[in-house]
Amino acid sequence: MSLNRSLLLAPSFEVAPSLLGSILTVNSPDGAVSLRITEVEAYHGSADPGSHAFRGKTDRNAVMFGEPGHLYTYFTYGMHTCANVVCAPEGQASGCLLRAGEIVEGIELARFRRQTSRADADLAKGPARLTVALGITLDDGGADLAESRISLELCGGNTEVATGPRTGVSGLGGTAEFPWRFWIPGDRTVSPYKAHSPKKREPSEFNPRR
DNA sequence: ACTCCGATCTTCT
DNA sequence: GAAGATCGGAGTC
Repeated sequence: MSLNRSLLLAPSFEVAPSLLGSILTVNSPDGAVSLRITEVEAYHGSADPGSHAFRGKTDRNAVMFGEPGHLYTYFTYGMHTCANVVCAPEGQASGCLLRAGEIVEGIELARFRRQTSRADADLAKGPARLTVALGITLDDGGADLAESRISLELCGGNTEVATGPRTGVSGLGGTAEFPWRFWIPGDRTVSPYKAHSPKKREPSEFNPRR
């Protein structure tokens, strides 16, 4: 079964609920790992201050402007890779960040890749953990989910859905103005919500740290 | 359970 | 030059 791309033609914040419960499978020489998606965040268009595309098209975010059903990957914090499913018609920068899920196949391989996880529920709890558990790397950027080693099987949106502000996003983009975090309520693989916290503290006499 | 903090480097200003 | 769609360890409660 291959991906029906037309189901992704809407803006990411409309597609997001139907991604919950869907199955993402990544094949590799070591075996396949499948994930039941339990948490995503939508980023959409040039008016979204939380999006990498807010300031227009660049080399990094170009994939998000392209055909829906491809994978947008990016590297952040000096060590982490995150992945988005590209949504909306070509020309519109729209994507759903894969934030968390439950491993439903290949759990031994996922455990091997995520040595620091104590519980299975933590294997893909968080966007960077998810890519490690599945074996997704930066090189998978641009991959077509209809015909590559990575495939997406849409479930049809039968699950319960909760929404709220996006995790870790700075400024207006992280507020209730953009309630574009979507998760399956009560699922133990969903990551905890964190508001954005600035890296450096306010300079003060008692806090000489810059 | 929750808070603080260092690691590490690409990307854009 | 600084911030960042994060993680895990150490410390505290």
